[in-house]
Amino acid sequence: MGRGKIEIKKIENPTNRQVTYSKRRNGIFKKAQELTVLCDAKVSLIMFSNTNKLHEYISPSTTTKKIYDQYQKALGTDLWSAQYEKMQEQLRKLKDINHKLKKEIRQRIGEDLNELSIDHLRVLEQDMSEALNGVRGRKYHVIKTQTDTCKKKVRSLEERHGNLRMEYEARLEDPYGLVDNEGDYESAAALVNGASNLYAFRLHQGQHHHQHHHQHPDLHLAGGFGPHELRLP
Amino acid sequence: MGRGKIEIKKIENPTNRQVTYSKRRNGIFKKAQELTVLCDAKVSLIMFSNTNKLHEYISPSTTTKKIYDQYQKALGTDLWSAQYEKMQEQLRKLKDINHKLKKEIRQRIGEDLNELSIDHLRVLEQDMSEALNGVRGRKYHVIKTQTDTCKKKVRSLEERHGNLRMEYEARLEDPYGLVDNEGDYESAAALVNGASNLYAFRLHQGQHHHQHHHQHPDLHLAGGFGPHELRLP
DNA sequence: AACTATTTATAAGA
DNA sequence: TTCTTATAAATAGTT
Repeated sequence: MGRGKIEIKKIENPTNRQVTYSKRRNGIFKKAQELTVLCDAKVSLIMFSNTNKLHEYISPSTTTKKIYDQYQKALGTDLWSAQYEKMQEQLRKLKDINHKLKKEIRQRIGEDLNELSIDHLRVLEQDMSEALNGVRGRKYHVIKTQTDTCKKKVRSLEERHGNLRMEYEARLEDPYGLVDNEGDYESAAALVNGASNLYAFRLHQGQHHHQHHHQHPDLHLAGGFGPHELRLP
Repeated sequence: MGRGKIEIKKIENPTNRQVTYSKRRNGIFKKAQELTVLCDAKVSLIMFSNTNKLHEYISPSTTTKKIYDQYQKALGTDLWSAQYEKMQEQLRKLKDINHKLKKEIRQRIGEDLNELSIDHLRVLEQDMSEALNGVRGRKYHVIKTQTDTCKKKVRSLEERHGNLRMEYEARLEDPYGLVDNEGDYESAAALVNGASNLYAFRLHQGQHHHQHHHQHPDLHLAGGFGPHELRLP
């Protein structure tokens, strides 16, 4: 079919060969496509040119993998397809379970109830009622725990505050203390800031250069703690 | 290329389709073979007919397996492992979803609550509480529907009984009726059973063969019914 | 890539 | 299916 008849043998001229390959490739692809449509067939056509360039036609209704699977099945099954079947089955089961679980949840959130019989509804109501009590119980427990923790912290804060106050008042009556309004104000402010201590207060009062924050040993003996230990988390 | 031009669309006549498939299959195989020879190419041509019959052409210099290996290498993807990975991933996701669904259900039946924060517990409680109301609502609805149905049945039964009784009493005054106490009981029982009719009553009264348990007519007139009719299904 | 003379494929009929 | 044949389609060689 051309200007002249050609013998079917390898075209030695590479350019000619390449051109012919290109033309005939298109021709055969067209034929494959027409066959697919006309005859409702599935065609997989893979070719490599002599330069190992890949060209492929696959019928739109399928995939190369499917064709190959079907090909193997037609010739006799293999390990892969066995594995494949197994996984397919597994997937199917999981999807099924999934569906059932979702349905149960839907019923537990009050949907999809219409298909339930009165007996099922009774069981479900009873079940949910008990579960709700459980949730409430747990909630109260969590609240109680948090409240107790909070109370403990408050108590310890109060205790420390009392101790500090007592100690401070004791110091005010100390004969060695330099008691005046200014000093009084200083120390009180320091206490409130939590940045000062009585030891430092005595040593450095009037100088006011406190680089290090630390507590007086007496305060430790009295069971006090640093400000950060009082902070609620 | 034939006696007439044809449109490229599925041939509906199965015989024609089969014939065309056969012819064109040979044509395309010939083209594949020519391409193989002329251009020194490697061709794999696999097709399945409409009826899933397999036909294959493979260039003599290679095998189908080699072509597929080369195909996979050319695309940089292994058809099997790609598919395998995809399915594995799908399985993993499904299992994960399953796990989460199960967990949600466990929480909704009051288990596994320990890890929930107070906020989550609040939401869950609220949610379950509303859902429980939904279930209760549905339950009451079902009960109401059943009760209504039951009431309707009772009413129609009463009506029917009333009619029968009136008819019966009319018959008692019938000059042709054989009226006595025993007959009275007999006929009422027959009416309740619904198995008798007045004609039969007149013919058979005096014969006492009651196999079935039934209630006295007066109870029916008073609005009573058999115990099984009171039971909710 | 386009053209076209010619070969080849094939649709319809037997 | 296979053969026949008129005709459509493909393509070899050319531009």
